[in-house]
Amino acid sequence: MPPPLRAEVFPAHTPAASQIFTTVLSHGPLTRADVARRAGLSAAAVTKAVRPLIEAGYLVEDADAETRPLLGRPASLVRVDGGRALFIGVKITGDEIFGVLTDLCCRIRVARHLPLPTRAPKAVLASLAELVRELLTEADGFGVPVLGCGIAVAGEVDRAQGTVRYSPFLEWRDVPLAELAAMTTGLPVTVDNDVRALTVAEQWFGAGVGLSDFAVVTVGAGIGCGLVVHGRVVAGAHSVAGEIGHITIDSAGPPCHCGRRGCLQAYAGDAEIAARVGEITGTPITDSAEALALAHAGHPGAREVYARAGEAIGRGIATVANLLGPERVIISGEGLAAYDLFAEQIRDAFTATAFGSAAHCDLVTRPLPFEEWARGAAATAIRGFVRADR
Amino acid sequence: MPPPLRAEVFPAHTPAASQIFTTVLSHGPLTRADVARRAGLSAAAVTKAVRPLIEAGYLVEDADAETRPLLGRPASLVRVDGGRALFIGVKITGDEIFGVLTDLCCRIRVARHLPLPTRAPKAVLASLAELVRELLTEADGFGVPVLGCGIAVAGEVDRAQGTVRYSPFLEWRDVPLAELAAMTTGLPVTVDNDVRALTVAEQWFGAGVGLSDFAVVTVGAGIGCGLVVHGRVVAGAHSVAGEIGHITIDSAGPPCHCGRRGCLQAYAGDAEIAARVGEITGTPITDSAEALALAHAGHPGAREVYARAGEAIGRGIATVANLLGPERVIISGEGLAAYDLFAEQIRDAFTATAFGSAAHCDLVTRPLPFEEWARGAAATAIRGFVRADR
DNA sequence: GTCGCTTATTTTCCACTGTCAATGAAAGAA
DNA sequence: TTCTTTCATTGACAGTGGAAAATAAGCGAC
Repeated sequence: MPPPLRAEVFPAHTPAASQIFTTVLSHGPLTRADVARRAGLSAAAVTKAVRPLIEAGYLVEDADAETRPLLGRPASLVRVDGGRALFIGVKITGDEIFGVLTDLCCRIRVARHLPLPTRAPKAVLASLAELVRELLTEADGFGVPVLGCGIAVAGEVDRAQGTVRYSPFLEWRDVPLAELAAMTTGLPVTVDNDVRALTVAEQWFGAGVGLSDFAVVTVGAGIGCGLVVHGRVVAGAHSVAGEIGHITIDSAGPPCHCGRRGCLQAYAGDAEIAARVGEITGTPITDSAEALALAHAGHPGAREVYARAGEAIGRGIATVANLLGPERVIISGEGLAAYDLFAEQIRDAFTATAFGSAAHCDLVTRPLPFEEWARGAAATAIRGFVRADR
Repeated sequence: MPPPLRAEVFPAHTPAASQIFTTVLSHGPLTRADVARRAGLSAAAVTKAVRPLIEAGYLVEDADAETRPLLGRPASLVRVDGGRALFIGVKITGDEIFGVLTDLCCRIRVARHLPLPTRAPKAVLASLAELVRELLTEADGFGVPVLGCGIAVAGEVDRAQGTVRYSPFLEWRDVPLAELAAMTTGLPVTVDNDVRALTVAEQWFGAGVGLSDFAVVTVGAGIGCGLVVHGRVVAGAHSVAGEIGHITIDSAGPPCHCGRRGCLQAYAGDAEIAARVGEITGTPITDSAEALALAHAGHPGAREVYARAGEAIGRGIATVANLLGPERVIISGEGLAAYDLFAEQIRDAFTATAFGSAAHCDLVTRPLPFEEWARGAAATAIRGFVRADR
């Protein structure tokens, strides 16, 4: 069965038009002249590309807010009409699925989640269908179409094929998720790895805007890494890239579930931190919030565990910076709740371990509410729509 | 003073023409139809792009060697005429400079080297000028022009600017080498980092041909890494990338000159291996050849040192593979003389440390005679010529 | 108020690229 | 000999995006 046809086709049939739209999308309202400068095109090209996009409603002219240059004719601003279309983003974890409805600017309009009773693809598909149905119902209220659905899954995902090659949490192997989900939802579906999806969101809508080389490091249950090199998200030849959690920090360190010792994961994974804090304080600890509370309460042992975690993260980031020389590393993830506990160690370890100019790389942090993962999935759907031709 | 004008301009003014030429250059003699298929262009485009290149002598039709397809009209092969032009490649180390004269296919025709009395930029420039003069004299015998000179230097090099930002071996900072060398040699000059230059050579003429994502790891005095992602050599935002020598293997390991312990360099650098072998065998060892001889003679302690080095290298490679998911890693460098001593450990450690599909990455080794470094520099010069417009 | 200056945007060509479809070439097969 | 198949070439052509000129719209000087 062929995948559902897209309800609408994005009217940007040339690379230049795509680029112009993306420029406006990422850099907020801009004058046509600015767009031309940023995109390295002529003003004429911008005028021509913008017209059909305005006619189709994807771009609008901000009549009210004109910018007055110091001299010369006032310019009119062009911006993306976020309300023109909606997208759905879904993040599937081992026991829940999170969904968001976003607009074309990837702003979250509605967020929902459902528990996942079992992990069999069929059951997950059913939950996914239900979640999407709910979101589509919500979408009705906006009176604009939902143009795509992005799904983010941890593990090895082949974006081009739309298949989940291997997902440890779901215990899936070679599930053609895009095809299946397209059939059950009736929407065009993009499937991607969760960290890469987040990276796409940062690249178009976040702290990676305008950068051609940056990395996203997520700290939480696992330590993940998304990379953008030469302006493109790195997918790797075997749909695996950004595996950073098992960089060795200290081969005499704590054992890691991967079978070796002293991996970054063993220092900075949520569960590992909690376990370690439990060990050191002698308190039975069941979840990372408790560990965090103990550390925030000033327990020196607990604080030490977080400090060690920060050091490990800093070293991991330095490894990435040394290898790729990104302009910026965006640190994010649920683990950032503990940021005050290890910020200093991250920076110190990074500075100590980054070589030469790699140390000039800019470290920024971004809080990451959990729905952000689903928003990342929506960003991949938006990208899929805007670049449908490629 | 403006840099010297190029004696010739490469007659490929469109991206398609460049791409077609590079395809023929890398994939040897091809039929036009094959070129079209590989480059994803129409046959008509190939015919049109090839004509001026043949007229200018860069491509030739192999009249003798026709290929007979099973059916249909025999095809004529097109190949690059290596003898059409010459290039110079120079590698500058702390105490010597190596130069090669290559043809357009980057085959070495002449190799020369000179000692470097001092490291001051002025003195190095003088030696460089002399070496280039010698090579130009040799070039006269071929009756074709020398169209460019590539220079490779270890350290932080800004290729676009043509400046050496920082070279630890030369003790240089911010030397505008391309400009200076262009003035003294009268040739168009490209300057690049040595490992990146080697990576360019592999990409166009070696084991990286046709791959869009691969890595080159060099083992020798230092451990280096060149990366190709999305079909382009990674330069990093701060002209530094591929720093792999100080990945931590074991934080309780031997001290490294960088001030930390257990870096890859501390296990697998030439000098470090030699020192370690000396320590363990109680023999005073002054250079790595002696250490190698001891190990080859079967001294168990020495063999163990090499085994440890191999393990460290394998882990370093796995880190790269996990992070970037390359299709292939090319292991090269002078240190490969000891390959038989650590090949097994490299593979084993790689397999043990690579996650999931990253382990499918292909490991190949390439012997690296020292002049190969200079050949890499020549490859950057060839690239500079072929892509002069971009 | 008009003129001249500046910058933004649009319009009007226009060069150029690469594709399409038709044609010619050169085998081997029937 | 004719047909089939694949390679190569040609000429027409549809887009692309740029250059330059024209138009728009403020500001300040007069």
